[in-house]
Amino acid sequence: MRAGRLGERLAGLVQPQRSAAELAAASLREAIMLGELLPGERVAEEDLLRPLGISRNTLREAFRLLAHEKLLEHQFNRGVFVRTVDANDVEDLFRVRRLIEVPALANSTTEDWSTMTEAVQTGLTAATRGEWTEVGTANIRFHQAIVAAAGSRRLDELMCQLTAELRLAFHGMGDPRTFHESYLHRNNEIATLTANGDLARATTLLTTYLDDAEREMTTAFRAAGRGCPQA
Amino acid sequence: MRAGRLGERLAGLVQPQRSAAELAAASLREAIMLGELLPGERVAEEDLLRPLGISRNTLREAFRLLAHEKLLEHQFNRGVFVRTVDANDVEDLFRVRRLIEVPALANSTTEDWSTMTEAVQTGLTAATRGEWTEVGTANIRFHQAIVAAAGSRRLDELMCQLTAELRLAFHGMGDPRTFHESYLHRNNEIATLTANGDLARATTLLTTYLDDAEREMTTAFRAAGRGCPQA
DNA sequence: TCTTGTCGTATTGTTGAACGATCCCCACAC
DNA sequence: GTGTGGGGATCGTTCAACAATACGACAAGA
Repeated sequence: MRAGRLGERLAGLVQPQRSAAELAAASLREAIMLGELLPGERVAEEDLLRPLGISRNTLREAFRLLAHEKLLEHQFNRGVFVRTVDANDVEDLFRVRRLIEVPALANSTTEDWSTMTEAVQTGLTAATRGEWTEVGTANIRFHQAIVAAAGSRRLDELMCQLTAELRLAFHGMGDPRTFHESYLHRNNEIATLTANGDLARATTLLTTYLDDAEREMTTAFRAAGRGCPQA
Repeated sequence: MRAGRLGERLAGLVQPQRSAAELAAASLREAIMLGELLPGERVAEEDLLRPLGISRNTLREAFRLLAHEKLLEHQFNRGVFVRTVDANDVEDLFRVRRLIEVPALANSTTEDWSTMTEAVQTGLTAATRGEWTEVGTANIRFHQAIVAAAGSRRLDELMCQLTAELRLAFHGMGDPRTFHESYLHRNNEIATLTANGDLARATTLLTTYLDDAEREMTTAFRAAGRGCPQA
């Protein structure tokens, strides 16, 4: 019995052994997120075998992992490409966000909003230092905290994937400052309202936030001629 | 331009070329859904190379595909196992369903409820013939139609995965008749209410439906001693 | 009896090379 | 300009091999 309790206590500590493919996928994920690999760019197998130091099969495995995360796009017999997010995707992403985040916040039973308020604070301090990518990640963490209030593992996973796509979409936007800056204080408002238990006003604010953010992104995309593939 | 329009017209018809791994995954998916591979059962690579007639790498690729669908569970250096769904999973699944289906139905803008009513009808006729697995799939299609009302590709994908897990959970239930039969007329009620535009009553009915179904499943699981792994 | 250490075996993880299949590009004929 | 091959590059798949790991059995010690 003692071993059982010990194992239970350590269950959260042990990190599962990661395969070579997962490690390679982590490298590629980083490269995509940092913009070293641009959307639409072709990612040839041959070019990555050396830099990553893995075999072709393992690399293909890594490709598959990232394709599942919608960071890469796999075309049969043609290879993999960095995913391009168009205006339609942005529209769909925000449609899902509205449908997930708002009810998650409205029906939340949690009392612990520490991660949410922390995300807001790191965002604010990062803004004063002008670290706008940091502001972006803080913003994402804020919204992940909202979804986390639902207390569902699967929903957290979904949100994780959505935010990865959103990050990809950010690359299509212009100046990150003008984009992120305007939402900083709105996040703060939402966070304080939720912490005070005023979920009704918090959810309405969240809704308008999502509407505005979507409008800004889709107009920016359409202006940049990235409306939709066959338009 | 002509090619573009033609491609657009045929876009729905052409089925993308499927790799050997995807075909193998389809076979395995079928076997899991039909219960030929039982939850928790180990699925050794060696045992499937011959029957599927593919190489080891391709088989491992198929494993990964199914692992991503949460039908298989991959344990490093130990192999893959048919996924076991416990009471905690059921709880989480229904938590997500509540948060997705109810708002999807409440905020639906669709006027076309044909797929939903069709699903209900096929369920009813299948019940008269005693084809209970068919009733189960019709039930699933009904709820997928609810989510489809949100009009989001990503949400449809999520729902598809959730239902796959639910199907897996059904294996843990006893008599499919007593389980599915009671929900047939409730689906019908919800469908008629939505078709008549009374979304308010439809959503309340859907909520109680989900509550009851969850209670029934979790109690059945706990009674069968499949509460949760380390309890 | 229970725990711990050791070892052999089976299975998985990863590699590298090979071959057929498919796509893309380009020269060529009409 | 349009259609038709061909060649090269890349991908899909297979195969064989070796390394790394887990599992079961068995023995030694408390």
